[in-house]
Amino acid sequence: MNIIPNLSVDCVIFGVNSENLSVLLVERELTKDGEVLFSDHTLTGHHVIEGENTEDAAIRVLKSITGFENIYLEQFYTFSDTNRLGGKKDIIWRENFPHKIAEHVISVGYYSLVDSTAICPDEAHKNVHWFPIDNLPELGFDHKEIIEKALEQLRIKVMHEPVVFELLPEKFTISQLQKLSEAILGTTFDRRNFRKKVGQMKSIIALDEKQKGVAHKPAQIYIFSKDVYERTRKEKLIFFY
Amino acid sequence: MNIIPNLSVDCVIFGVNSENLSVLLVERELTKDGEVLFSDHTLTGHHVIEGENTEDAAIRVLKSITGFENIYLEQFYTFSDTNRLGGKKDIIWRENFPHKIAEHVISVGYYSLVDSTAICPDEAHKNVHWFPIDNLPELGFDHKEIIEKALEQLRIKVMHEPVVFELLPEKFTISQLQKLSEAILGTTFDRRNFRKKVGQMKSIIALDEKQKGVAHKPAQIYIFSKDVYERTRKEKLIFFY
DNA sequence: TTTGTAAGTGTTAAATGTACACAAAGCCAT
DNA sequence: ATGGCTTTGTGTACATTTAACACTTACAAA
Repeated sequence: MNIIPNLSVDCVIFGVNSENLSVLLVERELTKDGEVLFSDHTLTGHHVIEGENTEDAAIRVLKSITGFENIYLEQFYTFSDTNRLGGKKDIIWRENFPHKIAEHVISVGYYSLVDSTAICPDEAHKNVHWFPIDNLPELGFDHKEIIEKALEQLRIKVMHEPVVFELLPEKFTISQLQKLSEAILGTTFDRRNFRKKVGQMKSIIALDEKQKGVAHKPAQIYIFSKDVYERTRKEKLIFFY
Repeated sequence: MNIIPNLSVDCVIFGVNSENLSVLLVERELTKDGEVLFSDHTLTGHHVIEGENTEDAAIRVLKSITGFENIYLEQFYTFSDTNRLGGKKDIIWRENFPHKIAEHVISVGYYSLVDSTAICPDEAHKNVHWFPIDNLPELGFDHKEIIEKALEQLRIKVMHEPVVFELLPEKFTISQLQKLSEAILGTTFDRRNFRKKVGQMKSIIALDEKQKGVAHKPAQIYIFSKDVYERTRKEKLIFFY
């Protein structure tokens, strides 16, 4: 169970709810003689272990933070600058925590999508918190760059592949689908036009079922059929303009 | 100048001309006592050198094969399966050429685009040849998978970023633009509609100049202005439907 | 019964996509 | 110089898609 000294993964864990898109970050603090030398935030990451591929490493990291194992995960870029751990702060950090890591560590970036309401980073991880994507704190290492790249790739992916459904419950309403899409893409859609387009997608199927116990007109329930989606030769996700 | 034993780059060198899209591959042959044990083809790749990032490694590989240094280059995926060098043939290969490489090598994939008519892989590299993308020979290691991923990513990229112009001469005709696009994307476009759309793009500018010495009506010359393209907040590449 | 809240529904005008055919300009061969 | 060959350049009509927009309905809670 030795780590590979020059190879790590960094996970950009995107949390989505019906209002916004956020990222899970770890607070990193360096104290000396009780005094806080500095603090900032970093992504969750870890070195790859011998005999493990990078995807398994990412799954391992995700599980250790969230407790879940079946999280939507996508590799998006590999960061290999020779001085990517070389910020002023980071040098101090590395001097205090030398571990067994190499000078030049390359990191394979993965992003994942989770329902941010389903994950309460508390118990084991007191210093782990959600930060809205448009209001990030100061970030360590090259993690700002990594998050930006991840977001860019996530949005491209979401527009072309049915990844929103990874995040929705099996049975959902069109409003849920719309709000989630809006949160991820950072846009808004016209409600009526959105529904019209969803109605044209064969892979989004209305059930004979309605919402219950809501204080307004109950919404129709839908499911997404991956089967139909694939049989239709991956129909265009027309509800994104 | 030591290599990093567990880290390599593989370059998918796409060659384009006005007719087709092809890939540059190296023939790999294992002989024993004058007898050919097997032969197949692989991508061009190399281990990363200490003090070098993966992009520099890819540039180095490209230069060693093509002689050029300023080639359009894009990282697209990192391959890290623990048994990615583990095909039957590859095990035999590794037994015969153990070098100093690790058991588990991860490889960062880059693709590049070159004018296949400008590069004649002959002199130094007798066993390097172009293969049309839809008629590839048998491939070693996991290089089939790598090429497929590269092609997928290339096509997505080409549709959204002005990479075709990396390949065109500074002054080009609309036909050239169209044929190149068609070759890369593997589709065809209606000639008139294509021209109509190009005409709408502010970043594609007609010069006061015509083709000369051609055995037909000479075509108007155009240039692509990256400046205008960026000032227009990256106008949509509307000539791809 | 009233109030608040989100769901559900259609039309129109503008823009864009798609399909399609003939004349013009130059070179070459005769 | 003429005719043949090749590629350029051009416009219209129809179909489809986008974009903007407001009122009624169903339910729960007060």
